[in-house]
Amino acid sequence: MANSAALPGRPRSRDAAGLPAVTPDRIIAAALELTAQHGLSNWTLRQLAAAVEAYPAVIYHHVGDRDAVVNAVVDRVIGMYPLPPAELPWRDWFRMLFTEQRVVLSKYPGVARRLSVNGPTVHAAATTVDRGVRALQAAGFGDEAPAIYRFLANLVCLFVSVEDDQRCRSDMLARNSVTWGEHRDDPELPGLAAMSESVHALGTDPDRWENYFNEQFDYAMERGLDGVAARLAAIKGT
Amino acid sequence: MANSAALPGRPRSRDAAGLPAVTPDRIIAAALELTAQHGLSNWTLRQLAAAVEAYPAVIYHHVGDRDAVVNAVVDRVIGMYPLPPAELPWRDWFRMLFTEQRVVLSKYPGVARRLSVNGPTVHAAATTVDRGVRALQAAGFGDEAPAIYRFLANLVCLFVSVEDDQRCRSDMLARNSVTWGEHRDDPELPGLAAMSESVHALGTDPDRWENYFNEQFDYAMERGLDGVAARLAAIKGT
DNA sequence: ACCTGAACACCGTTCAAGT
DNA sequence: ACCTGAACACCGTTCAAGT
Repeated sequence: MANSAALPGRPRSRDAAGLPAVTPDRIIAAALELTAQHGLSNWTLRQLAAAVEAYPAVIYHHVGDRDAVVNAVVDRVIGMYPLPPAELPWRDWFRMLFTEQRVVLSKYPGVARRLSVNGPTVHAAATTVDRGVRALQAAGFGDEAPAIYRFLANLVCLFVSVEDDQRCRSDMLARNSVTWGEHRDDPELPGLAAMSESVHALGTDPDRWENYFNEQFDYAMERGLDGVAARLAAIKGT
Repeated sequence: MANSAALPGRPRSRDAAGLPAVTPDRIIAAALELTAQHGLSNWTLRQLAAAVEAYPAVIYHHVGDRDAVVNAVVDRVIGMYPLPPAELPWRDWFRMLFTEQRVVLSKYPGVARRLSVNGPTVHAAATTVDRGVRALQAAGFGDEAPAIYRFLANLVCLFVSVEDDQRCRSDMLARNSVTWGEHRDDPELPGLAAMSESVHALGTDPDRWENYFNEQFDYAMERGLDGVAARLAAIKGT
């Protein structure tokens, strides 16, 4: 460019500085990366602006306020998990979907929480919802299929979101499990002592700790599916 | 007081202005009230200070930083729900506990979330945990009693916390349900259309909406208890 | 010991002005 | 249209100084 030599220290435009133009896509990609590293609610708009080497106002110009950026991130994450094959029995179909969802959501802490509160955008969730509800309809859930779907999807988002929070605040949890572990031999409160023993065993073994998340999730998922299966039997019975 | 007439506009000390002394108790009570009105994370330390007619620094002096105030609020809320009678069968005992918990937690939005992330203080939760674990032990859950207790308590906190969030953002939800309702007759995606129809019916009827929370909670609680009961049968079988 | 009043380093958001 | 640079009204937190 003709004016490339005009200013030594601070060029006044992006291309004068050799920087690529800022696009909505680049902004959202950067936000996704920040979310993967720090969690959805642990980065600031100013950090995001710095990540794309721009001013905060540029974010507003291309995407909108913080909420708009967050929504875009959530939509992009939702688009990441694959659809299980339609031939699967309903229970296997959902087990597979939820297992995949957990893997993806765990990479972007905070997205599960946002999903469980706001729900997904129609556009982003359409095909998954459609397939899921149809699987339930085909299984015989009838008019209850949408409600059942919401219950199951909710359960998954909830359990992933506590995982997020607990991983994020693992220091807090470690401190907490120490306090809990101090009551292991209280003869007055045998129930509390048992809890204390259990938490202590969990807190001192990192392997069991990691496995605890997996077990808790699988347990919740299977119990949820059990409950839904029981409901299906009741529907078919009447 | 002797110096009551010293300054007309701005008295320099609290008793000169006829104000009661600030105590930790009064601060936490005010924080509890703010939490009931706006939710645990929707009031600021400056608002709290204003509520007790003091400077922000006074909060620090008597209680500590925001986290300390929040912890105190959570502990106070935990102390509010009564213990079900010990004679009840385990399932009835927990059903009663959880129903009471939901009533109390719903009055203080945000506390359930905090609980599901950080867990309760040992001191605040000791007696409830003790009784609950003992009820499970008596029912025959053996060493698994603490884990089962955590699963059930977690489930309750999670479902109450989404209720909190969804009530808080009801405007957002209303907007959302409108968008969802727009796909009621999409021939390409019959599953999505069914979901759309279901959400639309829910969003346009406030009675069904309120009842949706109740149903969702009861459903989750009963399915959770079902799952735990099945686990008990398995333990007894081996 | 208790409170005042101002300051600090942040945050999301807005806006006139430049190119 | 895109970007700059500064400003606005907030936030939690800290601190010297007063009584």
